[in-house]
Amino acid sequence: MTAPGRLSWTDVRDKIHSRILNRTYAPGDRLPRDEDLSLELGCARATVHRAMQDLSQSGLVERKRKGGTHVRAHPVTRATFDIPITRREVEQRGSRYGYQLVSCQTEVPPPPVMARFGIHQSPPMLHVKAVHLADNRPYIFEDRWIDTGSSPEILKIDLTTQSANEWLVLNKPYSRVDVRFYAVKAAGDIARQLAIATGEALLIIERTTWIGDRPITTVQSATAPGYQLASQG
Amino acid sequence: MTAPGRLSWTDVRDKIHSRILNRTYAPGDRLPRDEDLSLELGCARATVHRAMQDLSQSGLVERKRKGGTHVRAHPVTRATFDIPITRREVEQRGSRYGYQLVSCQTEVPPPPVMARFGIHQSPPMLHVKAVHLADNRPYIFEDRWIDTGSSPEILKIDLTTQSANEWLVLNKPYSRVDVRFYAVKAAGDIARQLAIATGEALLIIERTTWIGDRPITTVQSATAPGYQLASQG
DNA sequence: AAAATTAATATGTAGATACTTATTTTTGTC
DNA sequence: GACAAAAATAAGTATCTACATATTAATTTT
Repeated sequence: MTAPGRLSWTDVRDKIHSRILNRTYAPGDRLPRDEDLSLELGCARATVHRAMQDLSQSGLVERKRKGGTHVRAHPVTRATFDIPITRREVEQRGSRYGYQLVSCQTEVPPPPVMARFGIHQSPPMLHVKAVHLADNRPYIFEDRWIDTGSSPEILKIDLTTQSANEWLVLNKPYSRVDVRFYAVKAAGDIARQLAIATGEALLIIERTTWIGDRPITTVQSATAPGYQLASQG
Repeated sequence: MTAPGRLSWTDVRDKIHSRILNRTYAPGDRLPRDEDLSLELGCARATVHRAMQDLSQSGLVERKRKGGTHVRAHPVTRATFDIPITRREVEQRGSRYGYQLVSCQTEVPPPPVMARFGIHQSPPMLHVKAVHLADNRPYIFEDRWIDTGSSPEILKIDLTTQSANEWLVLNKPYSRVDVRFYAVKAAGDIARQLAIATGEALLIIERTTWIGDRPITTVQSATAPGYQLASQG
């Protein structure tokens, strides 16, 4: 990895990490100052800093100016999830992708939808329902609201041929996103469009995006039965 | 943030980010070299590097040696989730935490459980079922397998008073974790222990941890109806 | 023409130095 | 003793320099 005898920041990170694992530094403990560690390990402070940055990012330690570095007293499991464009997700599974628009109309979003955006009133938004197919079988049913104020171009898109999911992801980068997961019993539109029995348990992926503090879109994606979402690396 | 006139790495990051937002750099595009950017913006290459590191981490760009930096052609929504100890989660909601052991026995894990660990055969493991309560109401039912090879100490713990969840998180740091989410219909143990009707849709959080490549524990946490998991920041 | 070697290149890393900033601790004053 | 000002501290940031490393591109060899 590096010149012999020289410690890389990953070496330092792993060293500190293993000290946390073996309780040399226990939960809640304060770690030595970066500089002392660099002296002890025989590397530059910048190297310790880089290592600490990584440990901090992964939730193992907490750092504060003057306060020093502490092992998290209440460890958390931190996991990262990548949610790709649905078309790509289907294709990467080796399936043929299909898409079908179910409905599309402009209406005032109901309070629960406004709540997702963190607003209490709203002009009408574009309400789009669509099904994504994998090998001709329903894969995800999405129920989406789009703020035509921040995305007026969407009104010119032919949503019968191009999915709002794809257009938005490619054309409307966001500055903030909220993702949440929960489970629901299939019913109504969801059961009908996914072609499954009422009462099936489904994983819902709910995503809301903003640009600055302006809403862009919020979507409830109902996944087909058996769908699993796995963390990255 | 920084001395006047001087660009901080967050400034640089935001600048590049906004250029991605406004399509100066479009999906798939190659960005200028770090050095050229540093020249253009009037800062050190290290500052651009730090900014790029962050953009890369958040999934906006991809960097490769010699290959340069590219805006991700297929954008993904990247979200981070923190899963705390259940007791702490309950207490932070302002509820009173309770815990009840349901069963605890040593047995050979069935193939699906071995599969979670990525192994094909296994000695007997400790199989623990328990309910976490919030204000005396079932909150999470966990069905857990613990490798007594890597955690022999667990056999001395009185699991009727202390939850395996808590003991493991505090005493058995892991080097790798796999987290996945899916939905199931409540049935059998899950319905009984959560005291809900069969057929309810529940979110399952499945977590498997290793130390090095040795299994530590795998757990299916069945959350009470209505449970939501939200992304961080 | 195909394969192997070599050169060029952009990011990655390590080290040193100097300064900044948030936060705590100490000190001094009322 | 309470409160405010000053000092001390530890991480954070910015810059420079030098070299490492992975990849692509160019060149030579077979």
